[in-house]
Amino acid sequence: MSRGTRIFNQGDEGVRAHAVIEGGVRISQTGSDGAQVVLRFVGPGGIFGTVALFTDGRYPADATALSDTFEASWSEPELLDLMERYPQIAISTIRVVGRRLQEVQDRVRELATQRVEQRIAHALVRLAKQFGHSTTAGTAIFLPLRRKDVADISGTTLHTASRILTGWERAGLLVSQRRRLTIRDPSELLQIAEEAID
Amino acid sequence: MSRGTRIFNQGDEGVRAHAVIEGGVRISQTGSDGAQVVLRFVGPGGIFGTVALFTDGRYPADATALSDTFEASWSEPELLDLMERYPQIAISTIRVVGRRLQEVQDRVRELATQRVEQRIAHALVRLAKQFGHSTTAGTAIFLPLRRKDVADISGTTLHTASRILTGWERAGLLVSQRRRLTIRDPSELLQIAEEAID
DNA sequence: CGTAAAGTTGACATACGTCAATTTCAGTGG
DNA sequence: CCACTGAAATTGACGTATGTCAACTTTACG
Repeated sequence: MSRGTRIFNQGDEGVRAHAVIEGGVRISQTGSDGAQVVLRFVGPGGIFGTVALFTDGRYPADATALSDTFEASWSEPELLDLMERYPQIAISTIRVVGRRLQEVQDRVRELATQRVEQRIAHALVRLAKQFGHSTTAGTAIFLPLRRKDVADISGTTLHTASRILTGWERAGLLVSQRRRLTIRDPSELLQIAEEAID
Repeated sequence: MSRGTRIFNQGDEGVRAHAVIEGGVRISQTGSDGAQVVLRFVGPGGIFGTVALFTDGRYPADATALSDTFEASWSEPELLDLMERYPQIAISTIRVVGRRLQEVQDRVRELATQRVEQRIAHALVRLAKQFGHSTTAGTAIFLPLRRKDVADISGTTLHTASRILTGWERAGLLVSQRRRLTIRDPSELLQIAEEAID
């Protein structure tokens, strides 16, 4: 599956549960007014599209391949059957979904109470934790992220995201090359993220 | 349980699953900086605190009684045992949590892309759907909501919320009495909520 | 009936979005 | 391998929605 391919679209039926084997996927949502937010990124080993199986049977978001990607998927009956026979699978799914719910709730609080700079910092720290691997230059996030992606995951415009990221690059906090971000020191970003508003 | 009582606090251990029998509960979250958001309100028949059982065993939010409230609760072993024996309970829990996840994701999109006025309108429409009952004056929301509650669920300040609600009251869109809101016509609010930004 | 909580309202400050013009980059085809 | 072309990114100027601060009024409840 090549870069930019839509794996599924918001509203599609025939929902399946997916897992990323290799590459990366962007899960985003588009409102009736066309405004877009990125809900999350999924890397190797991550699952997506699972929740829709248990709600209305339509995907609530779009999934797009960020780079060349391999993925596997299961149909609803396969998964339900598995859960009936092995309740632990269902229980661990609740765990996964529950954790995600808490993450999204944290984002709601951030969006409601923090400034853009802090939200971007938080987003990068989270991405570094999830997708980062250490290099001599710092923690590299191996997903290809456009400014627009960073903006959409932080709830801002690509202009503001661009200004802030360029500022950080000038200050030596990170390096941005060919859509790959390398964070010199995540704890510096964390400090920005936690800064009081006053 | 009388008005204002804390049912549990963010970070508390000894998590139990709760259900509201009578009254109303506000689920809110406080950030390290003291800023607050309301995640949702729970009315009779609603359950809360369930997700924490499956994640880290600590409540991720505060629960406060909005009015005099009766509630029931179950311990973790009781619920897990039930789910082991009746997988359908686990599966339907995924359904409930999944729906909530989608709602929170919608709010993320709203916070990221809409103006305060639209967000408040949406919040009221949702509350009317969930907690409203028809009266001659319109749809009455039977939960006691302070301006601060409306603000915290819409991601704004009580000042801005006050201005907007007072404006709507002047325009005859709603009546606000003793912390009870009555919406003359929800579709008018929906129209405000859907207004393009342009 | 008094006191504290809740709500209103005005003046002002600012973070951020919008608009628009350029520049840089990345991938394709010759 | 290089030129070409559309996508991505940068940057400045400017407007405004919304937060902040502060004073005041109204309401709720012991």
